[in-house]
Amino acid sequence: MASKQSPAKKPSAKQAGILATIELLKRYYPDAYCALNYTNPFELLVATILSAQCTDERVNMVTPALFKKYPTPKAMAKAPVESLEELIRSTGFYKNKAKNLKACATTLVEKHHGEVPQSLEALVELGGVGRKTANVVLGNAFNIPSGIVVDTHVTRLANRLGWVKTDNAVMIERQLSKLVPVEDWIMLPHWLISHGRAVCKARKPACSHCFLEETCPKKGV
DNA sequence: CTCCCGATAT
DNA sequence: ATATCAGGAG
Repeated sequence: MASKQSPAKKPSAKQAGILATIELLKRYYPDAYCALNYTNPFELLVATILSAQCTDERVNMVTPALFKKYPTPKAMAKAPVESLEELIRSTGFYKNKAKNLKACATTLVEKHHGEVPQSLEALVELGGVGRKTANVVLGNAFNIPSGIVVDTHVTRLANRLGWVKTDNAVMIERQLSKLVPVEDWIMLPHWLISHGRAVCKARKPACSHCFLEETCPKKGV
């Protein structure tokens, strides 16, 4: 099974630079992983919905009790929305999220036999699930490289590194998809997010000890 | 574009 | 006080 290397053309200088940077990230964060705790696709779906504008650490504080009380779509679909609100309140946006969780679980029961669907179109139709959440579930729970997850960290780093010049998530995903080989689609966000949390932070980036400082156009910020 | 919104760091 | 956190919907 020869790994298909160059598509047809030689990569541009820009793409070659990006691919080189990705190799560095891969080497630097070999153990990058999804920071949300889950034991099945449904739990990852719920955790990712809760992770909107909230740290993964905070989500991981509320999900054990949530999953204990409502372990399946069937159980969560029948949950009083006030009960869900109470369990997830500390993650913020709790009224929207509680309503979304109940609607999402209800749809899973009614249209998907209580299982998490494995297509982007079906996932996005669930309450509170957008393209980012859908790609997280497909990539991490099912190992399907449906698309590249574009979150706040990927948006920030892709711009700082000069890979893209837009904050539009759909455009970023489209552009990155053309630059990055599909075998890296699932891990790339993990590498970028690891680096975004540890070094290339939103508020106070630690450029002085960043291993990408040489080639980063934002060097010094 | 605005709104949803609590917890934490600076 | 303000910015930010693995966003999504109207």
